[in-house]
Amino acid sequence: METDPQRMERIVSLCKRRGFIYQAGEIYGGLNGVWDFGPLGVELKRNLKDYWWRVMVRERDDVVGMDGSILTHRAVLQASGHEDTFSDPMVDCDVCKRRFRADQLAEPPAFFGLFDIVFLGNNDSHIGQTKRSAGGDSLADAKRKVKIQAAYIQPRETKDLRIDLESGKKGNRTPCCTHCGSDLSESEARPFNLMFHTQIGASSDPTSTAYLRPETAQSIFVQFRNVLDTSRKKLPFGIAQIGKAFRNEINPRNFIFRSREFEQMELEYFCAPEEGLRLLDYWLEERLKFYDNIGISRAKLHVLNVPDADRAFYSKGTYDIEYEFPFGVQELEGVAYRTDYDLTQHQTASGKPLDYFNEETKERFVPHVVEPSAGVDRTLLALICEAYDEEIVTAENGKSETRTVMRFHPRMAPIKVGVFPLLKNKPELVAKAREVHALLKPHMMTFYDEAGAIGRRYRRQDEAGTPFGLTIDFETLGERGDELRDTVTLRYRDSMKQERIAIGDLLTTLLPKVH
RNA sequence: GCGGGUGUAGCUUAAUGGUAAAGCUGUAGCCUUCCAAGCUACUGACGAGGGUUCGAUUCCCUUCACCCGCUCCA
Repeated sequence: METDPQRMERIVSLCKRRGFIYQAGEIYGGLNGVWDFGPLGVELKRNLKDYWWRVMVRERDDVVGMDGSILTHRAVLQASGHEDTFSDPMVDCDVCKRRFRADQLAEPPAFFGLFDIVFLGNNDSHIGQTKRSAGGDSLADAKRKVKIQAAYIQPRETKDLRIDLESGKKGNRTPCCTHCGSDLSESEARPFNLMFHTQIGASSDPTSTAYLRPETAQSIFVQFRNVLDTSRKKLPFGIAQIGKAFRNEINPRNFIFRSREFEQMELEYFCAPEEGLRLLDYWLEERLKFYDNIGISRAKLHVLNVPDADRAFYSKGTYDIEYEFPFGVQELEGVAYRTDYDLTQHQTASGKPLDYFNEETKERFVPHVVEPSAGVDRTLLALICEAYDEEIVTAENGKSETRTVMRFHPRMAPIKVGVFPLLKNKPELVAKAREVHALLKPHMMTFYDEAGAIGRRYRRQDEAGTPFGLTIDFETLGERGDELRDTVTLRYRDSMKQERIAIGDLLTTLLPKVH
C-alpha cells in the first residue's frame, strides 16, 4: 500500500496538541523510543484495556485473569529461551549493510575450520571480525556458519583474547564480509541485549540478575499450576493478563508503534493437544470481532497466515493480524498455537509438574496453548489513525474550512459527552448546565466547557473525538414553552446534526452507546 | 546500527553575527440565542553541550530527538 508520511505527521501533531501522546522526557530532549500518555491518551488506553478485559475475561466462563510482576526471575527467561535469543553479538558490514547475528543456534562448532573469527574483549564491548573462507560455501551457508560461530563465542568467554579458531592460537588475518567481501577489520561486533536487566538487592553479583519482562506471557506459564489449583477451572480454559513489557529495540520507529516500553494484552488459552489447531482458528475469529467492536474497519485489517519458515520453531500455526497504518501494513496482534513448548520448558527447568490430569479420560498430559497476544499501544495507534479525519465544511456565508475530527467509536472515545451552556453570561444557563454535568459525571467521562462561542466548543471536542455534545439553551429553561422545558440540544460529532432530548432520558440514551 | 532529511512559542511559518516577528491555538475579561464570529489584554520559542567571536538562534564541532530509506522486529 501507499504510505502517507504527511498524514502521519498531522496525526502525531494532533496527539500532542490535544494531549493524547507526548514524548517521554521531552523537556530534556526526549528519550528514544519511549512515550507518555496525556489526559486524553490515558482515557483512550483505559477504554481499550477495559473493553478487552470485559470481553476476554469477565464475559467468559472459561478465562480468569492475573497480574504478574514486571521484575522477572532470571531462571524463567533462561527456561523460556529468551536469555539466549535476546542477547546476540552482531557484526555490521559498512559496505553492503549486512548484519550477522547469532541466532538460536547451540550446535557444536563443527565449521570452525572455515572461518576466522577474532574477538577482542574489552570489558563489556567486543570487537569482532569475520572472514569468509576459501571453501566456496554458498552465501546462505556462509552466513549460517558465521552465526553458529558467533553464538558459540559468548562475550563472557572472550576476555582479552584473540582467538584463531582454526589453529587455536592467537592470531589475526584480514576479515571480510561474507556477503560482499569487504574488509571488516574496523567493524565492531556488539552484543545486543534485547532484554533490560537489573539487579535485585544491594549486591550486584551475577546471581542477583533479574530482567524486566520482555512479554507478559511467561508469568502466566510460571503460575499455571497455582491458577489451575486455585481457580477450579478445567481444560480448556485461559489465563489473561494486561501489563507492561520491555524490549531494548535496536531501532524504535513509527511513533509509538515500536516502543521500548509497551503494554500487552495477552491470553494464554490452555487446551488438549488435539484441540490446538481448531482453537487457533476460533481465537482468530474472536479477535477479529473485537477489532470490529472497537471501530477498526475490517477493510484495513489483514490476516497473515505466517508460513512455516517464518514461525517460531515450536509453533504449529500463527496468524498475524495487521493494520494499514499510514506508514505501512504492520502487525497489531499475533494469534499463535504454541503447542506445549512453554509449559514443557518450565516443567523441565523447574522440576515441578505442570501437567494436567483429565478426570474423565484418565489422561495426563502437558496442556497445549493458543495465545492471542495484542499490543495495547499499537492498537491505540490504530484507533487514532482510523479515527483521524479531515473534512471540508462550508459555512452559510460560503466560507470553507477544514474540520479535523477524531471519529472514535463512542465505546473508545476518551470523553463521551461535552456539556455546554449556550451562553456563559446567563447564570440560569450555567447553573442548569452544571446540573446536567453533575448528573452524567458518575456514569461516563464528561467535559464541561463554557468558554467562548458554542461553535468553537463543538470543534474543540471534534478534535478530542467526543461523540456527543449537550447544549443547555433557552428552550431548556422553558422560554419556548413547557414542552421543551428540561430538554437539551444533543449534537452528534460525526454528522453535526442536532436533536432535542429530555434531560431525564439522557442516561438511558447515552449509556448503551458508550458501553 | 548505516545513509539521507529536519529541529525557532502548543501548532504553522518569518527574520537576523547585535533587544527574535506574526497568524492560529491557549488563558482572562467583554460580547455572543447553535458550528473555530468580534473586541481587549496576557502567557509563551531559537532541542542540548562545547568552540570561534567583544557579542552566536545564525558560523564550526559534538550530542539528543523526530521523519524517510535500509537493517531489525524472538
